[in-house]
Amino acid sequence: MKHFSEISPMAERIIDAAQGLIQQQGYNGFSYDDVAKIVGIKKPSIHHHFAKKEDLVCVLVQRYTHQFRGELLSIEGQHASPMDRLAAYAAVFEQTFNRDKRLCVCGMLGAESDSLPESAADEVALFFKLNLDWLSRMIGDAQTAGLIKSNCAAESLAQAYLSALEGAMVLGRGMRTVQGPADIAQTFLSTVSA
Amino acid sequence: MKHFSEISPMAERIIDAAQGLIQQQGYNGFSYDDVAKIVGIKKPSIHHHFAKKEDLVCVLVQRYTHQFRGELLSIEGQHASPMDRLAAYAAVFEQTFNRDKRLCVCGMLGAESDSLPESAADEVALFFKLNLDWLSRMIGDAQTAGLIKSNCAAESLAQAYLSALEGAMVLGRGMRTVQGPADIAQTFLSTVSA
DNA sequence: GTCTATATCTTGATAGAC
DNA sequence: GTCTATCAAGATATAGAC
Repeated sequence: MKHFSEISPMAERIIDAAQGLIQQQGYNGFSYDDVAKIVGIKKPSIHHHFAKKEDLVCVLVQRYTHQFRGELLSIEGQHASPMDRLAAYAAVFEQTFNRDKRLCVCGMLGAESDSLPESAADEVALFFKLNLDWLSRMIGDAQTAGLIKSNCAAESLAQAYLSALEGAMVLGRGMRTVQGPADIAQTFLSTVSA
Repeated sequence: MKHFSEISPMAERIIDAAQGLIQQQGYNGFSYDDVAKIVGIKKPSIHHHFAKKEDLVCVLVQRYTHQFRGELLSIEGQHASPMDRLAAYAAVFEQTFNRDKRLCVCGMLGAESDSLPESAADEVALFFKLNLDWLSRMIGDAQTAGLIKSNCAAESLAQAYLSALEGAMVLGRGMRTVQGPADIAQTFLSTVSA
């Protein structure tokens, strides 16, 4: 299977389309024909770029995780304070959600994990680990700086924070009018502040 | 469409099977044939009890919400302290999750909301509203009693709490080894404690 | 790289016998 | 209430022409 860094422009467009569909309908809710209609080529042409649905989703999640790595790096470059970084992190989710209430790709796929090809489920797990590690580091820094209370382990707070963000998107989607992830993040951060 | 309170034993078994399938695979991930194999009758017999998939899911969510209403009542009967009630609430999610990492029915369906029949999506929204209302009341009580900090609105904390619980199940499913909703709840409750 | 055509399977759903 | 038989539509996927 190809690596996402060496794929053609058309393959890129296919992943773009598939990603939007996954965020709105899930893995079991979209078909190659849906993708074909969006990018404007026929179904078998999609298969030429990604032989199996499993391949498409794997590369898609790899690219998504890679983009997230970039976001995290960008946040560290733009904000010095761990609290600002944690708020900026939530803003990434908010941006996704504000686009037609799209879910986090891995939030959706994580829920569907049991009906995912194993290779795809592995990629999803990697995404979560990457994010939890980064959040733990930021929260640890904040605790060291006395900005966040130290009565809970950084890892536990990281899990609670990411869970709340992913869950906020599910609630926001499932209800009509509800606050997005950014608002839930603000609530969370103000409760853990020292 | 029938009300869940007036359905036959076989219809009950069908809903049981469908609920497990939804919690593990989602709405788009299970078929009438899957249900048929579990309950031991043929696919058209399922249609006899629930003409359309939409009917089945609607009644299923109605029953689920009703059962939850019962849980809430039971919690209020068994615990006097709002903090104990909030912890007991999380235990309900933990119990669900501990059974093969099953998701909350409405957590899964909320994520899939866009590809749900509208009537089913409405029922899911009702479930969330019921839970947020109850949680807001409990958290409000806790704030009045001085057990929870009052720097955030009870409604905001309720949303954060429910989001964290739903998200914890998604993370727990998507990763291999992660804490369940009860652990995330403990973290949350200890951060908001006054 | 894209297409038409096709294979094969599964899906939700119906008709009608028992 | 349950069954067999069947349908039309949609799914993933492949073969082979252009």
